[in-house]
Amino acid sequence: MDYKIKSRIWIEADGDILLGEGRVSLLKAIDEEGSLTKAAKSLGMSYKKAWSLIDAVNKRAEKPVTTSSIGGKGGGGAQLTAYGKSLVEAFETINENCWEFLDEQIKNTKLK
Amino acid sequence: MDYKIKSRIWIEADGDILLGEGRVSLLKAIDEEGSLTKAAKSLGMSYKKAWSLIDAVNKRAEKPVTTSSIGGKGGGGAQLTAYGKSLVEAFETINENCWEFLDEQIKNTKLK
DNA sequence: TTTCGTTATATATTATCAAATATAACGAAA
DNA sequence: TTTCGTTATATTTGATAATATATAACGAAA
Repeated sequence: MDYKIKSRIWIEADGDILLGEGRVSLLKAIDEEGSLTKAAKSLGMSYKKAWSLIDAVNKRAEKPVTTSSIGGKGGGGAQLTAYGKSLVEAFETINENCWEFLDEQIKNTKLK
Repeated sequence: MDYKIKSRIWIEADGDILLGEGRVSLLKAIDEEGSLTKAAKSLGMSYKKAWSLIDAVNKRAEKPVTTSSIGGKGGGGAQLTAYGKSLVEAFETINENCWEFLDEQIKNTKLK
């Protein structure tokens, strides 16, 4: 069989999306760049979209996922909290496990 | 934890989507209705979209997934092939297994 | 108190996708 | 040979999402 199986997973809170692959990429970029502007730029994403995503994440998460400051040296910045880091890590682990699981599933599938 | 994990799976052939949840729903509706027009209507989908989806499925699958006839008694119709039925069944089985797997994964996840 | 790069926000424009509409071709049966 | 409901296809319209642009607020440091 020449078919491949793919998947996307996401985490919901109260029926709204909390975290998906795009948001996780953005959170990782924030962790690396220390700034939402730079993180957005590094992903080729508009600042507005990045800000909206992070706003939604923080509103729905049980604890703050990022912190930010305006003004001062460097103009301000954004950082991942420890909780945010553990969320990102959990998401990526489950995602990879899911890929493995699905590869196994399709390998054991027989079609007519 | 009050988070829920969701997923979507799909099958690709040569990098193009062969089958996802929407296409499987449509295939099942065709099997029930015996007609693409009626199947589309039952799902609140335009005929054009339904036709495009089925066309893509048949072009990418290794064997025909549906058959159709134009004209004649009843104007014609569309049916699922045996191969199509086995594809639908395989997809749904793997999808349900995936849900179970992910529920188990998130249950065993500890966040800070 | 001026400069700087950032966060935060609103508005307008553009691009993309979905839906609606129209029409030809078809073949069995009356 | 006319009718019927379907498949098959193109074109137009409308809705939605993404992008671009603009601007205020902020606070440390020079």
